[in-house]
Amino acid sequence: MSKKMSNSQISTEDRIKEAAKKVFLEKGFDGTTTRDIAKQAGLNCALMNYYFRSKQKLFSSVFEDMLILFFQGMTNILNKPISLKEKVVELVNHDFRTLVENPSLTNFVLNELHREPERFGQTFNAHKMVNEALLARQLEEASAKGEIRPIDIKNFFPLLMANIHFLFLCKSMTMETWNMTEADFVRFAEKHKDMVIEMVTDYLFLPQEVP
Amino acid sequence: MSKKMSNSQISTEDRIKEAAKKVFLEKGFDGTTTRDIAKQAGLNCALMNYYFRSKQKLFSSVFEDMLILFFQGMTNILNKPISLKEKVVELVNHDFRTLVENPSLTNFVLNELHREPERFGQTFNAHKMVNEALLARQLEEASAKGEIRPIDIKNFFPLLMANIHFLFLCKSMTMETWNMTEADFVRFAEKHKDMVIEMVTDYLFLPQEVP
DNA sequence: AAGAATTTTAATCAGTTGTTTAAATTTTTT
DNA sequence: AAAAAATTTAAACAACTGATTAAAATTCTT
Repeated sequence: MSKKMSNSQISTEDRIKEAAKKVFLEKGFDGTTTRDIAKQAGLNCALMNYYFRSKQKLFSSVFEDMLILFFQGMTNILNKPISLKEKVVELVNHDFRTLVENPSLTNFVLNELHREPERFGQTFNAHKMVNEALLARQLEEASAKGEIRPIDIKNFFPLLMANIHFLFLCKSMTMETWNMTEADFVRFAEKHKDMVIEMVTDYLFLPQEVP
Repeated sequence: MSKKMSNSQISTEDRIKEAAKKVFLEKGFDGTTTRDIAKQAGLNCALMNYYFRSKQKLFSSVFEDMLILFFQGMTNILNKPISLKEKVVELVNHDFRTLVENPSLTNFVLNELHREPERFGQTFNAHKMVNEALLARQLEEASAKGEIRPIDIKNFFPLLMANIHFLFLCKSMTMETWNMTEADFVRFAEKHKDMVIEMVTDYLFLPQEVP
């Protein structure tokens, strides 16, 4: 099981994983058959087990990647040495772009976590992606200085994520309801995103006194 | 196939549907087997087909109910002859209570709609639950009077629903992350709900001039 | 180029799935 | 109470699923 892949030639292992990612994201673990994946990858169904041993193992591999993608914004941006307001704006914009590129990411991750909640701790703790202590301190300091409303870090996360992620969870419903094309939806989502940024920052950041 | 049920005796059909609701909500259509449902209902697996003809038909029956439950708040409250602010507050509170009672409702409905987006139009249009014209006019009037920010009805719905529903979509993740009990989570969610009501109304409703 | 190691394939297996059948049981009608 | 209708059951079916096997094809090593 060694890598034979020469330059710029995509390996069979990667082809299988790409196919698996595509099918799993669309149909979920339970709705996906190993034959679906093999067909999508354009190869024999036994090859999947040759490289990944089982459907479970292949799924776990894909799921880990998707969980990291899901939390990439929090990881990279909330740990940055920038102001709170910058963090809020950057994170919402980052998640928006990620979800435009991967519209079913949220549904996939949250649904699979609903099926097997243990998976979260297993993968996430292993990467311990957000430095909670740092962010919690920043929230406390800003609140002490009267820059923001006092807010628990527990409430901070969903406040940032809910509005954007929910939009893409309802994507098909929204498009059907308002007869939107793909482009229509992205425009609508972008407008909504800007509205949300304004609403959240207006709420969170208090007007500063000018001495 | 007539109803034999006497007083206060739950019919077999209802027992099957209750069992199906429980299992489908937890595992989804793909993750559920007919034998799961039969076992949960405590009866033979062939009886399910005697009453509902197929897994699909039974699922459709459950799904319709859940879609109605999902949109009950919008249906009942947004059509009421009350002020916009009252509608916002009532709707968020209503959805919160519904989700405390049915924590996996959102995940179930959105995930099944993601699997088969056509289902939405089929069931929802048949009930045409929200009088869009009425609400749209109310939004326009309030905006013309300077009571609220100008807002498209398309943006109004997700603004009301996203924060509460997302909270329950992340329930297992949140509880695991912050080591919460069931009661802890409900307290947390309630606090978050109040915060969201404040944020949304603060954003939506403009301060009125006193003459 | 020959042999060894790796990769890919077709065929198959054992278990599960949704559904059906035919018989047994219960309820309703006469 | 007997006959008819409705309900419930155990058993089985055919299709599908994840996985394995053993052989074929390819690549690597010498």
